[in-house]
Amino acid sequence: MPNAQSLDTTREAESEGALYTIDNWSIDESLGYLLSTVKAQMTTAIDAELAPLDITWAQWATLLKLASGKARTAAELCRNSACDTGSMTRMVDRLEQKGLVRRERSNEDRRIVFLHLTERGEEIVPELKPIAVRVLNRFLKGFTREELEQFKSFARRMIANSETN
Amino acid sequence: MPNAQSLDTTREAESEGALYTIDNWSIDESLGYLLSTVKAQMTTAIDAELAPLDITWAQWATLLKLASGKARTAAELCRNSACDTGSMTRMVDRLEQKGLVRRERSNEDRRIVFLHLTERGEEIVPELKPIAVRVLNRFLKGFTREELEQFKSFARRMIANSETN
DNA sequence: TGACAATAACTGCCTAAGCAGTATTATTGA
DNA sequence: TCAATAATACTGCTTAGGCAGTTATTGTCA
Repeated sequence: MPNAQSLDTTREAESEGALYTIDNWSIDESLGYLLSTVKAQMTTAIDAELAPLDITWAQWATLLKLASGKARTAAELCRNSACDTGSMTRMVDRLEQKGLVRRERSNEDRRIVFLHLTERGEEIVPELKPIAVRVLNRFLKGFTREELEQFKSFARRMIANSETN
Repeated sequence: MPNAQSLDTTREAESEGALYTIDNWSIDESLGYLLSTVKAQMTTAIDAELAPLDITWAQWATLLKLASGKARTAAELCRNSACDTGSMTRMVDRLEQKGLVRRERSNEDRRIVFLHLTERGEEIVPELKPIAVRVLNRFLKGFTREELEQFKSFARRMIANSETN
């Protein structure tokens, strides 16, 4: 396995030149570090805007996915965002405790627990999208539409590379 | 404050058009979601490569920063990566417990605790860089140098936007 | 000098994510 | 049919980060 990777790196270096080498890589200037920083800053910014609603950015994302109808159970939420099911159980616990979500065991398949927004949940969902839009636009000040599209395409290519390995 | 933000968004919309609006934004396709996914995948990939060394990606990043000499104390590590000092105290606890780092109270300024790599720490540091390089190159397969530079420049612009707000 | 502010490290409390393992239920295949 | 497999939700354990507050030490300035 380490051999296969070394060979691959070598081949890459021979064919078109590896982008990063041991000599030119430094943690402060690496793409991983930059993306990590951006993500942390966006999280903090969204958390700050969510403070009046008393929810966190992770809860915000979960509520939005439930509200969009793209996920109706914990397992679907996990497949949707490639997260751990154990984490999701506890995330639902917190949302349930805050009175935003309620669990409902399925009758057709007793393994499944459907998740529904409560009245209070439905109430705050409309406030969530504008927060995302406001924060994103602030972070993207000065970007053109073409730049944004290219940025997203870069990210999608990295995600695709990850999945083929 | 919400007024200022609304006005700003409006101004942006008038001048060149806000990139995201409530209508065209969806969590699955938003830049925040994509970057979050990329970051999570890189973390997981680095963690997998670090398993034989019995350290995590966060510990890996901390050790690299200490080894580079860019940070010599917990406070410097925090300024370097904009993290919480409380978290860093516990990170150093774990590294100390693993025998990779040792604390040394300064004599000139008794508030300061210098961090030093132990022998074992120095031993594994040379193995850390190749892991970063290997993982990054795998994620960047198919990228040209120009694309990588543009990607990094996009990230830096977002970070700069965050800091001016 | 002496009160006040700033800095460094730390603690307690919380959210969050990952990994491993378990119980229940449903599906599949010999 | 029934044993093996898969899927769902869950629990315990760990790392990690953020926020608020504390203590000890140093720097500042009236």
